[in-house]
Amino acid sequence: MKIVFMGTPDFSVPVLRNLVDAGYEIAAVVTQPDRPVGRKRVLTPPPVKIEAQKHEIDVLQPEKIRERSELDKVLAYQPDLIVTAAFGQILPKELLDYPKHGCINVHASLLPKYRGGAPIHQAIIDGENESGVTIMYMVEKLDAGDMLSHVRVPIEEHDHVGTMHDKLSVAGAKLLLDTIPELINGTISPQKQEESHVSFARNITRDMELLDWNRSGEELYNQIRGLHPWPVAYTIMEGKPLKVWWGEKVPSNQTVVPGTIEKIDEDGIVVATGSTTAIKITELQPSGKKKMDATSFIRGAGSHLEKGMKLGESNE
RNA sequence: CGCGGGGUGGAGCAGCCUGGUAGCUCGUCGGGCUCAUAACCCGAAGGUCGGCGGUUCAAAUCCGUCCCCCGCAA
Repeated sequence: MKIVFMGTPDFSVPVLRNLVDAGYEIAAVVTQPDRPVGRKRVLTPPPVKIEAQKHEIDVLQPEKIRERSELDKVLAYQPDLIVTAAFGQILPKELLDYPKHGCINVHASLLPKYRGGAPIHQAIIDGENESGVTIMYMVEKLDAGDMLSHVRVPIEEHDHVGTMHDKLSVAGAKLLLDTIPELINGTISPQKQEESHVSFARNITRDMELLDWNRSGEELYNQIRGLHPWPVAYTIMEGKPLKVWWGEKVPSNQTVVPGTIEKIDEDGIVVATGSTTAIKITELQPSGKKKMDATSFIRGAGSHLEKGMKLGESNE
C-alpha cells in the first residue's frame, strides 16, 4: 500500500516519523515550499521536508496543489491512501477522490469543535480542560469530513500551546497507527460530525494577542498560555508593546482600575484585572529587548516601573 | 535600501545630548552576625564599554564603517 503524506510544520513531523517507523511505504511527501522566515527573510525548508529527506523520501513542494501540473505529479505516485497533518492547503476534489482508501486528516481537536487552523491555541484560550486529536476523512469543506477515530487529551492548568502541541502531536501520531489498519480492514465505521456542535478556530491575528485587562484574571491567564510560546500575548507599557510571555493567577487585594500595577514583587508584576484574580507577569519582553524573567526586568527598570502605573493604554 | 529600539564585569540597567579615573539593583566568592536563612553587616574578585578606523591632550561619550540581537511590518 502506497501512502502519500502531506504536512508542513512541527506538528506533522512525529506523524510522518511514526508512519515511516511502522514500515509503511511512503511514496512521497508533499509540503509547502521553502519560505522566507523572520526579519532576515532567510529561505527555510518546512520541518516535514527535513524529516522526509532524512528518510530519503521524494518531496514535492507545490505552491498551489490545485494546479493541474502539480496535481498530476502527486497522482503519478498512485497513492492508495493520502494522509495529511497540518498541510496548509486545500486539496482539490480530484485528489480527494483518487486514493482507494481515501484521504484522511489528523486534526488537533475533538471535532466537530475547533475546525480550522488554530485549534490548539483556541481550545486553551477558551479555557477548555480537554482537547484531543481527531482523524477524519477529508472533504472539500474544511475539516468537515466523517470522523474515523479520536483520542482525548486533558489540558492541565499549566499547559500552554507548546506543551499541548507536543502532547497532541504524539497522540495523533499514535492514533494514526491504530486507525489505518482498521480503515484498511473496513472494521471502522465513520461517524458524521454533529453540525450543531461545530465551532471554528480561526488563525490567530494580531488583535487576538492584545491583553484586555478588563477581562477576568482567568480569561487573561488562558489567553497568555493559549498564545505561548507562539505568537505570545502582549500589552502596552509607556506607549510601547510589551510581550507577556508568562504569568500566573494571584489573588487581587486591591480595588483599582484594571490594567493598574497593584504590586511589584521580587519575581513578578501584579496587574489588576476585571475580576478578583490578578495576573502576576513573570516572564516578559520589552520591545527591542530579548525575553527575560520579571526579576531581571524589575532590577533594571528603575523609574520606568512603579506601582500604580497603568498597562494596556496605547496613548501616553 | 520597509519603520524602529539596542549591544557597558555573570543578569537587568544608568552614564552618551553638555568628551576628562566605570556607576546602580542583583548574582558570585570570602568573612561576620544568627538556632537558622534566600534576611542583615563587612570585604573582594570580575569589564577589550560589540569590532575596526577617525577627530582630540583626552572617547563608553563626537564622526565614519562593519558585525550581532530584538520589536513592528511583511
